[in-house]
Amino acid sequence: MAEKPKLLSTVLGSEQVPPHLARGVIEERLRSAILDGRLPPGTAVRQQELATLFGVSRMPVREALRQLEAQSLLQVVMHKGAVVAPLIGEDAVDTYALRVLLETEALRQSIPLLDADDIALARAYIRQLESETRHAEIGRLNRLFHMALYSKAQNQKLLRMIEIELNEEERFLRFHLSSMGLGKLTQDDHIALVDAASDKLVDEAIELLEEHLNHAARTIRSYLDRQSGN
Amino acid sequence: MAEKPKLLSTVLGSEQVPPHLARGVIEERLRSAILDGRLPPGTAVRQQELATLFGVSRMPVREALRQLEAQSLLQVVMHKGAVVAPLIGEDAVDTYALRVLLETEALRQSIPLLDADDIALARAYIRQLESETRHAEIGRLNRLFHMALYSKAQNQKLLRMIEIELNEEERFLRFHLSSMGLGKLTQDDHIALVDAASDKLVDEAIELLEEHLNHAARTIRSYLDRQSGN
DNA sequence: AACATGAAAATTGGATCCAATAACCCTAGT
DNA sequence: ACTAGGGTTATTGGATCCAATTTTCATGTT
Repeated sequence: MAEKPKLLSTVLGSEQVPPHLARGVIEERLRSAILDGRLPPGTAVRQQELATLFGVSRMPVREALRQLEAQSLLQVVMHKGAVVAPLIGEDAVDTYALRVLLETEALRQSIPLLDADDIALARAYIRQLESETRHAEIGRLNRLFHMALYSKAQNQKLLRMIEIELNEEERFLRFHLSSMGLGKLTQDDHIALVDAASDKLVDEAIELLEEHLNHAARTIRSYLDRQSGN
Repeated sequence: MAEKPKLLSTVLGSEQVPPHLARGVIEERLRSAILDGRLPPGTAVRQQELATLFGVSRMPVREALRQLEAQSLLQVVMHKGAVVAPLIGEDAVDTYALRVLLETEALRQSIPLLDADDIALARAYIRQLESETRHAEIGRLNRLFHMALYSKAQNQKLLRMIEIELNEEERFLRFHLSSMGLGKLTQDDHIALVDAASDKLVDEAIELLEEHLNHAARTIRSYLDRQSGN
């Protein structure tokens, strides 16, 4: 497959930033570029390249890379460089099992407190998903839809954890949506889910969500098996 | 209250480490010192102090501090320094609610797979807890006991998450055990728990664990309320 | 005596320089 | 022609130096 080695300046801006803000800015730019897929897994990130791009020394770049490594978005190897971390792989099954646990609980807490605005917002995301074809946007809308349903959960720590996992999934979908059949399929699940939430049918909604996530897990699983099998 | 500003060299070793290992060593030393409480929350950590202590420049120290900040063990403020992060506080309720969710699931997965050795190990920890008076050791044994019961859970990601939370609790107990009555209390819970696990009574064990954690949450909660109230 | 103002010291962050190491290429030998 | 070896180059990590900012302390004024 022909991987075109696109320049970093095309995927990140190239504005000159004041030095004392450099670390934060660079970190944020890189993070979002990695999360939304503009920097695919495996991409090598050079310190000097980023430094000249933002018009600073390598120092703030180093720090930013270390921060991202700590969040396991990058893997830094001595004298070799930083590469964008691989996507969900071996632990896909664990990840989705965990998500079922976390997200059903969030749903349980949230549904009774959801108001008409929340439901309307969720339905709006579904509507946008209907006509959306860009993968990055589909991933984003999917995340926003789910978070809209969980948004009223009381446990903030739980919500933060869920958001991390949804970001992971978004990143994964960004790359593999096309190659794995999935597409319209989930829309029915989404509609049923928001309907149940709207009617405050907690148990039914939980059951739907569980089914929805297990289905996704199975799809990804068989997709990954098929890939490594070939 | 009289806080004696003990020297860093007393809580960390003072061996000279080869420069190319400095970052990792320093990070590890600091992490364990923070986790097991030798560095109490609020302690200010100076870059130069660590640097001279280990006989290296400030560079590897900086990086180590950043790593620890990313794990939220430190809070670094511009031109002011790094202070050891505060313990469980506002989010204690969220934390324990989350732990109930995570740990009951781990227990559900683990119990059917526990063998005689696992049970024996758990009982050994209980026995050591009987005669132990040092808080740090009590916290450690408590963590090891719980992990022993969860150890056979299939979901590795779940286990990693639980271990993080248990480390947090260990750190908290290290400081507040004495001032909050708690002590022998949990031993009965522990014994009942391991008995249920030994008899493969999953639902009963889960119920016991839930009660155990909720009790701990209530204790900590009232302790914190009492503290801030005064 | 108390407070405000200012200067000095302490401390962190960035820039530049040097060392160590790994990747790469080119050449020579089979 | 292909492989092995060595040397050059690229790249990261640490050390040192400088800039920016905050804190602290002292001094003067009210």
